[in-house]
Parts: sequence; structure tokens; C-alpha cells
Amino acid sequence: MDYNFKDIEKKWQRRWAEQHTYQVTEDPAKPKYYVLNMFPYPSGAGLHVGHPLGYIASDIYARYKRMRGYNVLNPMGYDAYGLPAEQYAIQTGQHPAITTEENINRYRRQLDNIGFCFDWDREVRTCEPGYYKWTQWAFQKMFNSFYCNACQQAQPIEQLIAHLEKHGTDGLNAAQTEELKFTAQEWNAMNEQEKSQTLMNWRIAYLGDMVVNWCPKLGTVLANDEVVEGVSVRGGYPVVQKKMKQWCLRVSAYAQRLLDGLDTIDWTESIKETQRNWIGRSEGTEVVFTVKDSDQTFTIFTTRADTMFGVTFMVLAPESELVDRLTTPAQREAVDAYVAQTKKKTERDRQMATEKTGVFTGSYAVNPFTGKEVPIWVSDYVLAGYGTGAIMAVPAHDSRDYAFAKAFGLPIIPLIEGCDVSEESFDAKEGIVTNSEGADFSLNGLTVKEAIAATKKYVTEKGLGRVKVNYRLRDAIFSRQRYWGEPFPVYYDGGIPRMIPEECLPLELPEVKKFLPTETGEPPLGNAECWAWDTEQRCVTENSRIDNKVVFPLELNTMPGFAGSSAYYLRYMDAHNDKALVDKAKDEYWRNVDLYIGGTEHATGHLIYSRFWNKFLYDCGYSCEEEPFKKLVNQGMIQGRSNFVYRIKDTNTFVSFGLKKQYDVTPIHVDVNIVDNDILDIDAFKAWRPEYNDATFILENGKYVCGWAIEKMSKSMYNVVNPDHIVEKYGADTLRLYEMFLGPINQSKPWDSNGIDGCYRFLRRVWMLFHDRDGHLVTKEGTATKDNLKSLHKLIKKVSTDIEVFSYNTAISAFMICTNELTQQKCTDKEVLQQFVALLAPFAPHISEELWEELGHGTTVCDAQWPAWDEQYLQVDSETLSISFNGKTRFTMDFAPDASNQEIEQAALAAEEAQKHLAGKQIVKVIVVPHRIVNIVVK
RNA sequence: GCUCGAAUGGUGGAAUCGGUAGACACGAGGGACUUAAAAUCCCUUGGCCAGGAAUGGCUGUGCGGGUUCAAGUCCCGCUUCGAGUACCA
Repeated sequence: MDYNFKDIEKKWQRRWAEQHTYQVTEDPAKPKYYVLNMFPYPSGAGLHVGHPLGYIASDIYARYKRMRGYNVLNPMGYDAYGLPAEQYAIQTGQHPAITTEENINRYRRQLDNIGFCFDWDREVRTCEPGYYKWTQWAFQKMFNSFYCNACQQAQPIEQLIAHLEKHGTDGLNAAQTEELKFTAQEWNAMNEQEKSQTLMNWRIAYLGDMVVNWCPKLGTVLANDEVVEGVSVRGGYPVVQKKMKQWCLRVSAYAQRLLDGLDTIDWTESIKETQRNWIGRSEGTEVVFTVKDSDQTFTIFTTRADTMFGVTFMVLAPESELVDRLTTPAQREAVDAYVAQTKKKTERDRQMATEKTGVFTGSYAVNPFTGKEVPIWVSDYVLAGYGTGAIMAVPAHDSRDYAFAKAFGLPIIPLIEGCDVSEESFDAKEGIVTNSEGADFSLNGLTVKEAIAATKKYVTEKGLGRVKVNYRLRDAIFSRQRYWGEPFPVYYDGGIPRMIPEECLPLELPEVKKFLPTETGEPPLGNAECWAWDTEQRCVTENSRIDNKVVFPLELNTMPGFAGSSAYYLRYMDAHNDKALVDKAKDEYWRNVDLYIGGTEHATGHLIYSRFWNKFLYDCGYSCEEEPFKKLVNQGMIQGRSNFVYRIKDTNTFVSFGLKKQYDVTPIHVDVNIVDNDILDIDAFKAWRPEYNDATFILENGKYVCGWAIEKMSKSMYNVVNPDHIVEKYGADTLRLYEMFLGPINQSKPWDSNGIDGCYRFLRRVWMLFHDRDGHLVTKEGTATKDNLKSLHKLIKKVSTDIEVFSYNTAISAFMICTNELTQQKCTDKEVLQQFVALLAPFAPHISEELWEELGHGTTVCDAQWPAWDEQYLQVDSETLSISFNGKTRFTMDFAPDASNQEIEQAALAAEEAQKHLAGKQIVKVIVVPHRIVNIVVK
């Protein structure tokens, strides 16, 4: 009887589901292990073979850990809110909930085919009210909190209000949007609306006037990580800068903790580095400049405080509010025109611009070090969102300032001994400072590093400014002008945003007639009939037109994609709890994710937001670990391997790859599913498209050979491989093995079906190892030979160590070697074969379960104990010989067992030769393997 | 531009701490079985040279140097490719 994977896999998948084999509960008797995959967005295209790569890798690890005695949590769910479903809804009118549901069902079918050990009883979907209740809940907590810089922790907003009532802003040390100064009396005199507005300066979730990335094509704002090279990540539409009132999260308050936390977690260096760059900590100095003939002052930020004597002009960002204040009447028109012009530019235009543009404000700033007056300019090469939105320009030592100075003929003063700034600026932070002497202060003769320190000291002592740490990390814009997302649990009372009561959550997403913005440009929720809050009934009601009823409009924006994915790992711990995000005891049991697997593309998005969100919940006492993901493994991308046929120009004749040079040909993508090992199935090709019905072919050796290329896996390249087809043809176990055998999981690699036969043959050989020709088990008790045990224990050791370092491809190689060895040895020992099956179980669970059952076990192989290896079976019999020269024993040599006499002789001669070069030292031991002396130990 | 990573046969990839480079698999070639095909099994397979053969020799991990008894691995200098990021003052 042959290896019948179809029946075996169906049988076990059904049994696992029926018996809830992978259902897991908290068990204090066992150590926990939490394995997590980044949950998928269920797209309409379904899974391709690239998606399961990470799931298979984590599944193997989860099964392995379970066999090692851990209580393993391995959940799965769906990141169900997203743009594609909404865009589809706009085009077709189909409600996104329906398409999302359909897509989820398709995903689930495809996932079930592969035999994962997910605990589906814990499934979450971000679009379900029972789930997003807790997204809304967390948002409200953030709204009701501020970040205390002194204690480096989020605190209740009441505490801040109490401080303001007593002391005003005096002595306040909290993360804030801008520095405000007012007294307790001023605070107490504010009306409610003013107070509400003022508090936004500190709330962790706040409504802020932000310069945002507005994407007109998508009709919504985007976060920084959703914009790449000036265009939206989704769709690639242009993005412009715009000032808008938006909900924001004060992620920047956590910048330092997000940075420090990286040192405590086991992630790859490259992804930590990406996050460090994204957070972008830079230590520098803020210096206050006064404006000539005015009582105005403004602050700039610089990391090159040593260049204060080289400042020849100042530059403001066009969006900076300083522009308005510092523009003189004479320059007003020119400045307004310039600002208007930059507003029109897209982010991309601004980045692409090679020439510096700008305009003079008419005002002059006074250098506090030299008293010299320098012109203040406006230019879009200065960013509003970083530092103070204003800079001091030192053209001699900054390439951007240099370009600007050259463009507008501004002076350039070199400050480093011996540097040449006639052609370009000298940006390096090295050299000896010169030309830097003021009335009571000189930097001349110092190194750049010393000069920066000296300037910091001087600035602080003289009260000219302060030492400041700046972060590139900006607050996350949390509003989206979209339908298919979590609604904000917020209503407006005369312009004051208020949270709907916690016990009324979730605030459910309303139905709308159409998914487009309203005629007045409101977000799609503006189309909802029932979308107002009745404070008395504590419920959603019809729009505020109803008479004699106090009804308040609800927020029309929805939350962005990252909202629902920021704390889902906590929800899995307690997925059905409607009293809390996660029960305290359960959180304390599962704590955080031990192994997180997913792609690198989330490095500056989800993986930052999620860490931020968790740190906030940690501060509030809802999560017991500060970092959500202890270890992170990034799986590589699976690329497509496209195939080409070559059509001779202006004909319907196709020429095989090897002969194409003789003709003038056009390469054409051909569906990889009708190509096998680069050999085209000609009949299938003719049937593929009507125009190829009567195609003719020029073959080589009777075959049509296709060309190939590595490209992204996508429909348009006809290179998408559906895992369902592989499972159908070879079985899930083969798919699992092959995906892992392809290479290291963290490496990107092309999908190439060519090698899959090898894995299939391997599984068949495993099957044949256990059965005779008639399908009967061959095992006998107590027949293990020394060779059997050596093969087995070699395998146990190799597989155990390889799994720990995620080197699955080499582990599978070891299985192949061992299977061949045991087959050759005609091994029939039950004990040996049993342990072999246990080892195979994480990789190929279906066949392992079947064999395990045949071997007479009533329990599932997942609960088998992971075998331990015994070194005694692995020892190599090495020989030690004493080598004598001139009748004296000189040293001993260790030989590999297969070393020949000739080699031993050569080694001895070589060792004696070596002895001559070791002045006075004595060789005590020489280790030899065939061909070579491995090690000479000397005394 | 900056940061990080990579480069090994026809292909995917092995090689623990510097110690027999090319494991394992695919592909290819040859053979066995078969009326035939599929499937399966066996042999060969980095390159070059010598030999009837077993076998032996040389060469070989992107390029050029260096350290070492010994380098794919360590150091210095390049080349190419990939990923991320970019007026961040």
C-alpha cells in the first residue's frame, strides 16, 4: 500500500477539529510559550504560497515546544479593516463586511488545508464589535491620560488638571505639543471649551492641528509610515501637506522608552536599527535668537553648536507660524506667494527638487554670540515638523545651507582649520575650530567635539538656550476619513469632544447609503442616518434634527489600520472576555509573545505602534510586560518565478529558449501552472488563450523549453502559485516540508516548484520505511542495532539544535539522510522508529499522526515527549598513537578512525618539521584528520 | 548620499569555535526493471590534467592584498547585487 496522503490528511484534520486537539487553556503546572504570527489582512486574491511560509515556521516551533512540555498558545485571526474592501465597496456597492467575510472564509479554508495547530477558539477579527470595543476603550484611556516626563509614565489627566488648578503650568513636566505658559488663575478663568482645547496639548490621544499627509485620491490622511517617497503605500497616489484638525496619538512621548526597550528584546539587529533610525534621537542645542528692531525672539535647534560663528542667515519652514510674525510689510507679497506655491507642491515634488528655492522675510536675526545681524529667509528645505521649524544656516559646514547660500549669493564663513569650501561644504564633524572668537567666548583651537560641549555649557550658563534631545519620531495621526474602520467613541458637545461612557462601548459602526464622502466633503460616516449620541438614553440615535431631544453629533472619522492590530496579541489571551481587554490572571500567565513571526515591512508601522500601545497599557496596569514581543523572526518574501515563451516577431510561431538567439523574438509571460521544470505543456498552452490555438513551435530535443525570471509574485506576471494546488497534488506535509526546505526562513527567495518532488519522495520513503509491500507495519521490539541508534541519535541532536535556531532546511536534510540510513540498515526496531516519528511530527504532522497511531498509540503525537539524544551513541572511535623519533617518544597524535597509515606517517613527518620552528617549545599532542594536521598543542 | 545585509557548482542551498569546501535536494547524463510509458532503484555529476582502471595531481567559495601550520569563515582595500531610509539642521 502506497503513501496515501489525501486520506491521511483529511482524516487527521477532521480529528484535530473534532477533538479540539489544539485548544489551549491556562495551566499553571506547565510553563507557557506564546507563538504568534502577524495576522493577515484577508485580501480578495486569497493565499499564495508565500503567505504560509511564516505560519509553517511558527507552527513547527509551536508543535516542537508543545512536545517539550510547554503550554503553547498559537492563535490566529484577521486584520479585517482595510482599504481594499472599502475601495471595492465604492466600486460595486457591496458592503465591505460581506466581502471581508467571504475573504476570511476563503482564507480559513486555505489555512485548514495545511494542517496548522492554531487554537481557532481564540480567533479575533478586528472588525467585530466584541473586538473593537477594546480598541475604542484603549483610545478613551489614552484620551484620559497624559505623559509625565518626571516619572516617565502615563498618568490620569485628572492629575494634570489638579496641577493646573494649583500651579498653572509652573513646574509642569509633561510631554506636550507646544510649550504653554499660564498661571493657575488664568487656567481657572478659562471656560470649558478653552480648557478642553488647552488640555489637548497634553492628552495622549488628542485632537490637534497637524500638518498632515493628505492623499486627495484616497480622500484621507495618512501616517508617515503609510507614505513612501511622497506617494501612498496603498495605491501609489500623490500626497500633499495640509494643516487639518485630526485625532493624534502622542507616540513621541514614548520615544526614549521605545528606543531603550530595543536593547531588552531579541530582534534582528537590522530591524532594531530601522526602528532606531525611525525614532531618530539626536542630541543638540536650542538657541534663542532675537529679531532686530523688535521684541520678537525665536528658537532654533542645532546639533552643531560649534558653528555659531559661521551663521550667515536663518531659514524658516514655510508652514512655520514664525513666517507670518517675521515678514515685513515690504516682503509680505513675495512671502505669501512663496508659501502658497509650496503648499501646492506634493511631498514628492519637494523631495525631488534639486534646486533650492526661498524668499527673504525682510527681517534680521541677531546672533547672540557675535551680535551680528543675519537675514531671515523662508525655504521649503526646512521641515516644519522637526525641531522648531527654524534653523540657523551655516553654509560652510552644511551641504543644504551651502546650496542655498550659493543660490542666493549669501556669505560663507569657514570655521575649521584648513578646510576648503570653495566648491562644497565641509560637513564632517572633525578638525580644529578656527575663526570662532566672540567678546567673552572663544572656540578657537578646540576640536569640533570639544567645541560643541563648550558651546552647550556657555549657552546654558548665559541663558541663551538649553541642551535638548530631539526625536524624529512624530505623533501618529489617528483619524482616517474612511468608512471601513473603528468608529471613534466620541461625540461633540458644542465643539467639545467628549467620550461616550465606557459601559456603552462598543460604539458600533453605522450603516451608510454610500461609502463616499458626503456632498459637503464630510467623511463617509456623514452619510449615516443614525449617527448621533443621546446622552440621556445613552445610545446612538438619529441625526440631531429631532426636536425636544438633547442629541449630539458623533465623530465622523474612523481609526486607521494600525488601531486594531496594536493590541491583538493581548486579546488572544482572553478572546471572549466582555468585561476586560484581558483578564488580569490570564495576562499574568501568558504575559507577552515569546516568538513573533512576520515580515520586515512592518518595522516602522505596526511594530512601533504596537510597542507604544503596549507600553501605555503597561503604564495603566493592563499589561504586565513592557515589551509585547520578546523575540521577533522575520520571514523572507517568496518571490515569483515567471516563465516566458518566445514568439518570433509578427508570427504565431514560438521558439524554444535555447534556439531563440537565431530569431527576432518577443518574450511573453506564460502561466507557470502549465510549465513543468521549464518545459511547456504545449497542449495546455494552446488551450490557454484562443489566439494560441493554432500556434506552431520550434522545439529543441522534442521539447519546448521556457525562459524564466524572478519577479514579484502577482497575477499580472502569471506566476502566482496557489498552495491549494500543491496540497492537492503532493499533500500538505510535502508543502510544509518544501517551503521550509527552500532555504533559511529569513531569506527572500523565489518559489520554484522544481524541487518539490524531492520532499514528496522523502515522505514516501518514510512511509516505506515503516511498511512492507502489502502495507503491513514492519516494526519489531528490541531489534535496534548500534547503527540504528547512531543514525537516530545523530538525527535527534541535529533536529533539536536546528529547530532552536530556526534552521529548518538543514533539519530536513538530516531527516533525509537518516531515512536513507535506516532504510539501508533495514531498521525495524519499534523504539527507534517511534522516536523518528516523534521528531518528524512538527514538520509533517499528518503522516506522523498516522504512523503514530499505527504504532499503537492512543494519544496524539503532539503530546509525545520530544526525544533526547544520548552522546554515547554518537562518539567517534578515535585512536591515539604515540609517535617516536630517534627512539624517543616525542608526542601523541589523535587520528580520525579512517586515517590511512600513509597519512599518519605524513602527519608525523609534518609534525616533526613543525617542531623545528617552535623554538624551545614542546609538542605534546597532534590532532590529525585525513589529509591534514588539525591541531598541534604545544607547551 | 547614509545604514544594514549578501556574493559558494547548471539551480536552491550546507559547512558549529578558523580545521577534509560543495552536505541535502533539484536538474542533467548513464544503467536496471518494463512490450512501452510512468513510478521506483543503482551509478556519475565544480573545473582542468594524467591513467586501461582503481586512482593520483593541480585548481577552486565576487576581485586585490594581509594574518595563520591552516581562511568560504578573521583583518584592510575594492566590485556587484539586494533591503531599508533620506533635505532631521
